[in-house]
Amino acid sequence: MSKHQKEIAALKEHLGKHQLKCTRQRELILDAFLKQEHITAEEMYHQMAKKDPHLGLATIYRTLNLFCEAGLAQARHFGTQTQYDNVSHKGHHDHLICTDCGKIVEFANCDIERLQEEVATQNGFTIKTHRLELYGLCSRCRH
Amino acid sequence: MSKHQKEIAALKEHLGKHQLKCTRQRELILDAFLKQEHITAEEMYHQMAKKDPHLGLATIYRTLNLFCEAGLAQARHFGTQTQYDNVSHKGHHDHLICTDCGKIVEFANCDIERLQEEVATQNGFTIKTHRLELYGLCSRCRH
DNA sequence: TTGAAATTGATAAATCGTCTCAAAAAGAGT
DNA sequence: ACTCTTTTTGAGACGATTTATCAATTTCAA
Repeated sequence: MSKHQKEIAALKEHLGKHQLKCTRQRELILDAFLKQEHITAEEMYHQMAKKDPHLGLATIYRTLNLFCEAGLAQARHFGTQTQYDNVSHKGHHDHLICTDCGKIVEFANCDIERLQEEVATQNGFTIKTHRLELYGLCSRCRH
Repeated sequence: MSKHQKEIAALKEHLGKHQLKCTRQRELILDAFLKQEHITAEEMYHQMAKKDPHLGLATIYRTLNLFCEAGLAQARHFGTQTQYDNVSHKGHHDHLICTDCGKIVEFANCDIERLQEEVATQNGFTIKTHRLELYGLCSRCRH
């Protein structure tokens, strides 16, 4: 039995509620998606080519967008591409980025996350994910 | 006399350091940019059309990217487009984004900014700008 | 099994941003 | 101001990513 019962059930519920059908392609893509923390449509396309060489890129896009609507995925625009984040993966880190040498430091800060929740609540939002990037100079580049 | 002396000087310094030239177009675009909190290239293009109907879209993109390199602007991918944030408008570039309907709420939170500074200091960084985006569902889409 | 409705795959089209290149402008030296 | 070199511009071609189109196929409830 799969270890992703909850997500599979969530998708089936969404399908049922919207008169959508449970297709072989959707099951295949969901299966692959749940093993990732995040993935692009193109990456998914190449990955799926092994299991089903005829699965089209348009179907990948449609299905990943469906996952977003079902609350399983979260689209994030990153550079020129769109990343589809697996919402069930909670592990989260933020980034400090040196604009001079490109150095990247990861960090996590509970206080900031708590304040984020507070701001969201004040505005009637329920946060699913976030992105925080701090740009500046690292100690070495500050001269 | 302009009230954006500091930013104008910053750009001129960047131009000087990189053997770049101070053109009429760059001055026009900078003038318009500094009046905004954030703008897309397309928006800027239409706005500039009144002042100079022959100013090309490519020049807008090139110039906004130049502002990023000079530290005056900060590019942010937002939906399908790129927003260029005016860095001199501090404390106003955070966003709550509804992943369902696309609604965007801007907010500022001093406590979060203070904690960001703290994290940066702990890691030896000096922050110039930041990007914070909270993704989730707005009150209307949660139901 | 049947048939309406949804889905698919292939590809055309749209969107956004960058690249190309000849002509124009900037700016340093004279 | 004139000259010369370098940079910039404008216009459109181009490339990458994503969505729309549509005939053929699949799903699923009756």
